[in-house]
Formats: sequence, structure tokens, C-alpha cells
Amino acid sequence: MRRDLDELIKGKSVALRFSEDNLPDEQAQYLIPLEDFFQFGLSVDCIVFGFDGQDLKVLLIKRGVAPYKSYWALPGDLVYPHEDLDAAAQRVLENLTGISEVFMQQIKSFGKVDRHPLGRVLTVAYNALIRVENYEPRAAFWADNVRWHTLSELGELAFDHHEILAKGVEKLKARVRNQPLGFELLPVNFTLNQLQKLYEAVLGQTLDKRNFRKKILGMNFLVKLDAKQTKDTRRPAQLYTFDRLRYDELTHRGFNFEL
Amino acid sequence: MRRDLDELIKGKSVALRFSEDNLPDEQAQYLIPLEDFFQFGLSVDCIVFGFDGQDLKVLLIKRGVAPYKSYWALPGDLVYPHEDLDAAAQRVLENLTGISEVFMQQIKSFGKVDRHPLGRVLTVAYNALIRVENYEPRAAFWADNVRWHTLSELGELAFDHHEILAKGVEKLKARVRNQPLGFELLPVNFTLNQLQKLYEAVLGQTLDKRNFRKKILGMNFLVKLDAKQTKDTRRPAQLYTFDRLRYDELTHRGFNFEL
DNA sequence: ATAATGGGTGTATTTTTTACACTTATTACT
DNA sequence: AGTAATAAGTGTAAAAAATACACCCATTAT
Repeated sequence: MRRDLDELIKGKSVALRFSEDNLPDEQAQYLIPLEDFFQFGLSVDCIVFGFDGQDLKVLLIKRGVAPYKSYWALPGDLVYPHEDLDAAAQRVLENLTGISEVFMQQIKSFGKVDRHPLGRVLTVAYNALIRVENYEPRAAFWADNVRWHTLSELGELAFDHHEILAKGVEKLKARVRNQPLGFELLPVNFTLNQLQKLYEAVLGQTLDKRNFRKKILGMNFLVKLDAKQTKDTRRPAQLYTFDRLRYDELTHRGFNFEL
Repeated sequence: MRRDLDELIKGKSVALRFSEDNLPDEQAQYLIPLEDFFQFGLSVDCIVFGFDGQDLKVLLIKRGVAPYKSYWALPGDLVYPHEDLDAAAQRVLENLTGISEVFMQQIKSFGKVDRHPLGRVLTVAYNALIRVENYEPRAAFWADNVRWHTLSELGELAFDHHEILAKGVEKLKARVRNQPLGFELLPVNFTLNQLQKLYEAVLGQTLDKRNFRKKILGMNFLVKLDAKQTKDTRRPAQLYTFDRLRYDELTHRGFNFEL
């Protein structure tokens, strides 16, 4: 196919004038050989993290189409030609899983020549953090199935998604050391033990309960609620919520949240 | 031009078989509409940092071609269709400035629809750190001029390069807090005062001399040399060099280099 | 009533960070 | 040859942060 396209655009150049933009006149014309230019496919892949109270999970879809049909893969697809990158990430995730309006951050781009069997496709990976309670992932479009996976129980993934996922996890770990986590992954109201479990899951190490509380509470971005947890627990646990304003203020000052 | 290309590939799809790859047989065929696929241009932009002993500098080229002819810009150009991304960054930098074999890290991709006046071009930005002494940048290809610029003295840049540069500086600052800097930016042998000046330039704050030395020396990746600095200074300064092995060992253990 | 379970609390010790001022080796000048 | 000027170099005490550590509490299930 690469060759088909090459054939199609070979030798063709386009001379352009841009009347509408603000370039000086003599610069507004530019001759460009098509074959140098529009040679690339562009996709986005979303690494969707969730927390079930115990383990850090990642959302994968089972591909219903070739290539890599019936392999588990990160939710991802081609970007539309007239769509911004960040918007594409949101759209693709919604199309494939039904999850919308999600906190997302660009992680890295992957551009090996042969990473996609159909041609030269660059993919931009995004980390997404979601509250599992808020979303019921449902397979759509060409996804056969959608499911949360524990990081330690992954089989072979489609394309180079294993490498991409590893990078996403690495970035998440780096992030948790510099800014508070939980806004996005925990329920709006949560207990300190839930928060600690989350940190332990992400960092992959246990933390001292008293020291953790001292530190977190000392950062002053948690608000103690009147309510307590009423669930099946034994002693009811104090509920907290994040003080977004206070947090933004702190991050703006370059505050360090390292545990 | 967008329209010209649209015209060219409109309605065309390609059915493919991949005999050479390792996909199961029934997945090896895939029908793909061309207009969804090869719609994107891909470029790399290099943010080249250097240190002159006083200020942090960035290497810019003066564009000799439209668009943005005679604007200062980050060295960057289109990626070849059969070229890996990281390789492209090295090649582009060498083509435009003569600088080769450089330490580079991918920073971020920029993909706004309108960021390039000629069409949809995604760019992947790289941070490069170089020893100014080792390279004599010379303009080549379509570069009219190449020059080191101080960060505080920048005019308007081509494309969205101002945004890209800002991101690169931000990442450099974040990096200097987690791993030692200087391997790439300082001469092989250097004095502690040079190293301190570098840290101060990157972090944008002054540091206490005694505390800085205590900290840096305590990390044990500096080797005291027999030589002293013979230059025009007053009292001759002790020269040091980096112990690369020791440093790699530390980074591998997740050591924290924060000042 | 009681056993079981996860929730909650404080202090002493060690380590790290910070603040701070004078002496030394050289060059340039007279 | 003496002296002024300049950047290099050095240690300690006080404050802050990190760590280690063990028991009581409020509820549910039996």
C-alpha cells in the first residue's frame, strides 16, 4: 500500500498562496512536493488507569478488526485530519469505551518505522485517570470487548502497546511523586486509608500509616467532611475530599508533594 | 493544497496482503480508506541547549525559506517516510547546524490543526544538550543563519516554536531536579563553580556555595582530577570530571539528585 | 457480652537542610 | 617588591523533615 500511495502522489507538487493568513507577501507562496509531505498516519492511544480500592488497573479493548484482531490493545485509533490531537484522544476513548470528559495528559509519541503493519503510523500516547465508579465501559465501534486488567496479569498486546503501557506506568509513578494523586482516581469523598492504598498500589511499596497521614494532612489540600463512611467496614472511617483551589494554589507555587 | 490532496485520494481504498509479516492469515488482509490514513505531515523540532559559563542558551536558525522566511526558528524539518523518529531528530539537527551525535530526549508532540500554514503537520519536539566547545554550528540546507540565543532575549519565533521552546525549558528544569546535569552541557573537565553556575542558570535561582558543594560532592559521582584550572582566574580552581559509571549505577537504583 | 476487624493517634531519634563569614592563592597594578 | 583585587575554598550549629514504632477505638457479626 505504501507503494500504491507513492505511485499516486509521485512527482506531484503544489504551489500555494495563502491569502488569508498574515505572512508577508513574498513568503506566501511555497512549492511543496507531495511525496515529502503527507506520508504519515497519525493515531492516539489511551492508557486508562483506574483504581478498584486494591490494585491499579488499566482498561484494554479486545480488537474486533485486523490487524491484531482479537488481541487486547490500548484504546486507540486514527486522528481525523481536521481534529486537534487532544480532542482526538478524548473522542477515540469515548468511541471505543463510552468514557467521556476524562483527565488526560500526553505521555510520549512512538514512531518506529515498522510499528504498524499497515504503513507508517505515528502514535501519540495519553495517560487517562478515571474514577471507575463514574463509568461503565462498554465496547463500541470495532471493539469486541472492554475490560479492566491488572498490570501484573497482562498477556501479549497488539502493536507495540506493551512498550507504550510500560512508559505510561513509568510516567504515572513519576507524577505521583510530584503532585497529589486521587483527584481523578478516587471517588469524590474518600477515606485516608483508600488514599494510602492508592499510593501504595501506584508506587508498589507499603507506607507507614501514621507518617502517611501526617504528611498528606500537612499539605492542607484535604477537607475533612462531616460525613463518615457507612459501608460494611467496622469502625466508620472519616471521609475527606480534595480542596481543588488550595491544590491549584500549591502547584502554582511549585510546591513539592513528594512522599 | 489540503483540497488538492483530498481530491487525489478521495474514495480510494487499498486491500492489502502482508505475506512477509507474522500475522495470522485471516488478519493479514485489511481494507483501508486512503483518505483516513496518510493525511499527516510529520516533523521534528530540536531544542538545543548550551551553556556559555554564564547563561543558558538555545540554538536557533534563521529560516531561508517560506513559510516564516527569515524568522528565527528551532532547527526542525520533515521526517522521512522510512526513518525512525529519533534518527530523524539527529539527522535534521546535523543537516541544519552541522551538530551530530548529540544527547537528545523526546519532550512532547504538538498537533494543533493550524499550527503549520501548509497543512496538517504534527511535530515532535526534542531537547538536546550539547557542549558548546565541541561544536561550531554552521548554517546549512535552508538555514540562512545559526546563532545561540539567550532565553530572555527572544523575539517572535516561527510557527508555534515559542510554545515548544517554553515546554522544553520547563522539562529541562524538571529534569535537573532529578538527575545530575553537566555531563552534556559542561566541558569534560570543569570546576565546581562552573557546575554551580550551570545549575543556577537552569533553575533561575542562586545557590549557597558551601551547601551546593557539600551536596554535589556527597553524591559521589564527581572525580577530583590532579589538574587545576590554569586560565585567567585568580586562585586556580580544582578540576573535576563526571564518573559516568558511578552515575549510571545511582540512576539505576532510582537515586534522587534533587538539590 | 465478646471476638474480630479495620480506623485512628503521638513521640523520640535520625537525617537532611539551611544559614552564615573568613582565609587562601593567584593576578594586576604601582 | 608590596599591595589591592578577585574568585576559590572551607565547617559548624540550628531548624526542619523523615523515620520508626505500639496501642486504643468504634463498629459488626456471632
